[in-house]
Amino acid sequence: MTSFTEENYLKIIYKLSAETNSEVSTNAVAELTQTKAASVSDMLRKLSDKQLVNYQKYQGVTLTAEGERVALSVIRKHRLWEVFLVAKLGFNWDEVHDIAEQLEHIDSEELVAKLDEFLGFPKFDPHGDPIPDHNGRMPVLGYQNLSEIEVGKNVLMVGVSEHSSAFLQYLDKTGLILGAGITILELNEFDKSLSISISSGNAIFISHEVAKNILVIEQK
Amino acid sequence: MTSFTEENYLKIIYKLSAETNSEVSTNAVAELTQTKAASVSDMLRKLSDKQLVNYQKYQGVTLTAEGERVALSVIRKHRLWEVFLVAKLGFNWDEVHDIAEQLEHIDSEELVAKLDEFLGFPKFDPHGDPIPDHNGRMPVLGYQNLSEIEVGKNVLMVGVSEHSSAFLQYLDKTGLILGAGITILELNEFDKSLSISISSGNAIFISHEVAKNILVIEQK
DNA sequence: AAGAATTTTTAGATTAATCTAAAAAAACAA
DNA sequence: TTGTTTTTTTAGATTAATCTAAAAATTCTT
Repeated sequence: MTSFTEENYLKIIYKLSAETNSEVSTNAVAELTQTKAASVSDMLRKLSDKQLVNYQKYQGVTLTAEGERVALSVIRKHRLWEVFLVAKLGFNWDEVHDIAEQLEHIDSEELVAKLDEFLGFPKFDPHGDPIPDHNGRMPVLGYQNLSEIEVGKNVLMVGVSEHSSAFLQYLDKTGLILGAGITILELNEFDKSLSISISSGNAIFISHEVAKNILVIEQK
Repeated sequence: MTSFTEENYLKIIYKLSAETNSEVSTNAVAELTQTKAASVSDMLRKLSDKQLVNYQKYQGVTLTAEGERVALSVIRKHRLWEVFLVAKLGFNWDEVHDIAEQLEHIDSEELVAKLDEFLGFPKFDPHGDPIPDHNGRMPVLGYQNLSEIEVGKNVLMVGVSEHSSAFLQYLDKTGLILGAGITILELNEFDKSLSISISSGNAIFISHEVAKNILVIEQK
């Protein structure tokens, strides 16, 4: 059995691993779990004893196959519940993260299967993140950050990589919603900020920080 | 803030209080929480410090107004989630208890309000139990146990007071479902078992133990 | 490659929830 | 009403998850 707390560690190690494609540091985990490095060291030893992570002192941590299975199950539940909250209960996409953080730990395979069916087997959550299937398979998608796109290109906004309420509300306000077409008008060299036009009409100005957290695919 | 564990104690004290209309004993709580009396003593002192229960050593325990508010909120959530599981996800009534035990601790007032609306503001859960309103008001219903009804009377089955899967599956098998009309045909004096006929057609024989856990209202 | 800085681990506490065993209080019974 | 039984509480441990402070290992810098 994995506890609520253990599941959170596994989920965070999964996400950090996916970003860096290598071992995850104790400090990186401490930052995301909102705990101290000392607490993380203790937990890593424990998860290692349970064969959920590969861990050698001072060498960072990776998930074992079983650890990854648990992490993907938690992520699948989180994203399915987010779809439920937005599509069925009418929440906005900036309101669902904290509730899904709780719901992701509900333990019932039957429930997940029936929820998935009820939602029509969705492939993406309200932030554009792919939902792992029931075998824990996560589709690999060729998303790029808006910050990496060249001037003049047309792209389609398909996701965000930051889920804070503040960021999502900012996007709503500026008209940057999933499905929007974006054209890069101009790049300011000194701070990498961008002028862009959005398919809905307006041309706006966004910082590099914002552009880094918008996921897009190129339009031919 | 009340923990998962504290909420479970409050819920159980509420249920025992409602049954007996008086102070609840340490042992009674220990039985339902599946813990030892010593653990209950510790927790009662703690809940008392938090002003959630009235507790004097050796004198039993009752809920304070605030304790009752928390208990009713947990019960409201439990019953709303049960409606969701049966009405929306297609679970049978004997499968939802354990899942609802987990979902009842999800903490979000917005979520409860939106779920309630999504479900069409239901007044009863799938077992016929009334759902407290958002102010924590629980309707008082004139339910009787089937075991208290006189021979010859016609009644309507409106609830059950035992939610175990085994009991509910037995009811399904015998055709005893909510909304069924029941007529008492005969009472066996020595073991209080009953012969009844069910509106759906068949006449069956049930034990006193079963009759005690079926809630009915008299039909004029 | 040696010293400084950073990161990570260990040692030793703390808090919440639980337990067993023993003591204390209350209830029952003759 | 006094002794016995039952119930409840206290005392002292245990486990999970966390912390601070200090020690150890690694990495950076010149």
